[in-house]
Amino acid sequence: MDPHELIRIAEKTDQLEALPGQALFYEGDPARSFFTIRKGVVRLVRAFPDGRRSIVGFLHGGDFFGGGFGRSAYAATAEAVTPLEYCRISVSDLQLLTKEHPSLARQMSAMAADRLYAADDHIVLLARKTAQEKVAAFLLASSEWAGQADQFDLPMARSDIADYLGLTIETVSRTLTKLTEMGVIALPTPQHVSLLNRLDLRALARPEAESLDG
Amino acid sequence: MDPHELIRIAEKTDQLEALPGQALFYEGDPARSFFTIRKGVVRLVRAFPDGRRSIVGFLHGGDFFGGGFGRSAYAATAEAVTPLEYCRISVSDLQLLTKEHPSLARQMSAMAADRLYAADDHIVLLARKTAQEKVAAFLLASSEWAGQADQFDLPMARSDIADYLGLTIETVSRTLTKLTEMGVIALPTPQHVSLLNRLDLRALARPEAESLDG
DNA sequence: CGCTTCTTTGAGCGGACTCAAAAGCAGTGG
DNA sequence: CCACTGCTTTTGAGTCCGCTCAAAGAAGCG
Repeated sequence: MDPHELIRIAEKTDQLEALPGQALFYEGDPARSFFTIRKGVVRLVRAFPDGRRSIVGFLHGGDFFGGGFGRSAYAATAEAVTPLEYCRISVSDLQLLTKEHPSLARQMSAMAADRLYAADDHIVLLARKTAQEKVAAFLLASSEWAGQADQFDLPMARSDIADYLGLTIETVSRTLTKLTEMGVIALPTPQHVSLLNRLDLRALARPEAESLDG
Repeated sequence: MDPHELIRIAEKTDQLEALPGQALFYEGDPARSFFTIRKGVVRLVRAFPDGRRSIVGFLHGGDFFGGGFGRSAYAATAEAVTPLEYCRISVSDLQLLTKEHPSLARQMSAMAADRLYAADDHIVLLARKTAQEKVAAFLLASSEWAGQADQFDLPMARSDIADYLGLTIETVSRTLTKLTEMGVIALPTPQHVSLLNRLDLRALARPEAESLDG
C-alpha cells in the first residue's frame, strides 16, 4: 500500500523523461520493464488499424505499472499525456529486489488488484452508464486524482476522454456544455474544471443514485 | 501456467457444490477465500439498486479466482450459471502453502495478469464494438471455452449475454437471428450453437478486420 | 499573422433501446 | 395426454440517445 518504498528503490534505476504523445512501450512488445510515474499523466491505449481507439486507463504520479504483471507482452501501449518524469526498472532486477524486500511482492499484487478493481469499474461504466453519467463520473475521478480539489485541470484532450468513456469527442463536449448550463460545473477554459455542486454531480454520476436504506 | 498443481492442492480443501443462481460470495464481502472451478460456469456480477446489471466476466473449469487478489473485499458477486462443482481454500491457508510452493505465487500473479488482460479486451469490446461485433466475438470466445468446438452449448441465458456485452436481451436475440439468416451460425435450439463459417464470424467480430500488411 | 489543432455548435441520421405481444418450452397437476 | 402456468426467447413497431457529417469559433505556435 506504500508506493514510497517502490519509488525509493526505483530511484536507483533509470530516471527518464518523455514529451506528450511519446510512447513508453507498445502493446505486444516483450514486457521487460516496470515503471513508476514521478510526475505527469500516462494513458494506456489499445488501437485498431481502422482508427478506432480505446483508452483502458489513465495513470498518475505514484502509480506503478508495466511488466505485463506476469505476462510476456504488454497488454496496451503506454503514452505520455503530459510532460512526464518516470522511472524504469527491468523485470529481472525487480525480481532480485523482491527477494531482498518480500513486501515488494505484496505491493505488486496489490497494484495488480487495484488495476483489476478499476477495470471492473470501467467495464460497468462502459456497459451500463449514459453519456451524462460517464462524463460526471469522469469529472469526479479527475477530482480525486487532483486530491479531491474542486478546481483542477484536465490534462488530456477531449479525444482522450472520449476514447476512455466510449463516446465521441462531440458527445463529450456537448455533455460538458450541458453540465455547465445545469450549473454543476464551470469551464473557465476547456482544460480547467471547477466543480460547483459536488453532490449533484455525484447524483448524476451513478445509476444507484436512489436511497440505499433497506 | 499449470493450474493442475493448484487444483491438486485445492483438492485437499473444501469440495463444494452449488445450484444455478446460487452465490459463492457477494461483492463487498471480506475476501477470505480463493476458488477453483472443477465443473460448470460462474458469472462475476456487478449490480445496481435500480436493476442495471453488468457481468464483468465468466469463469470456467480450471479457472482460479476470488481472494480479491490482495484486496480486502470481493470486487463482484460470483454466481453459479450451471450446476457447479468447485473448491474453496482460505486466503490464510493459501498463503501458508505459498511458502512451501513458491511457484504458487507466480501462478497466482499469472492468473491476475490473465484477468487483467481479459478485462482490457472486455473494455475495448464494450467501448468500441457494434452489437454485431460484440455477439460475434462472444460466440468465438464461447467456442474457445468449449475447446474450439464448432458446436457447443451456451450455458447462460440471453440476459447474461446481454449484461456481459452491454446490450439488451432483445438486441442479442435479434443479432443471433441475423447471424443465422446470414448463414454463419445455426441455432438448433436457443442454447445450442453451431458455427457454420468460422472465418466470416471472425471477420465480423473485429474492427481490425482489414488487411494488416504495412 | 497565417497555419494547424482542438473544441464547440448545428443539423440530421441511424443503431440500439423501449414497450408490447407472440411464440416456444418445461414443469405440474387434473 | 393435455391444459395450464410461468419463464425464456423471439419478433414487431416506434422512439431516442449518441453518432456522423459539417462548419464555425478558440487557442497555440512559428
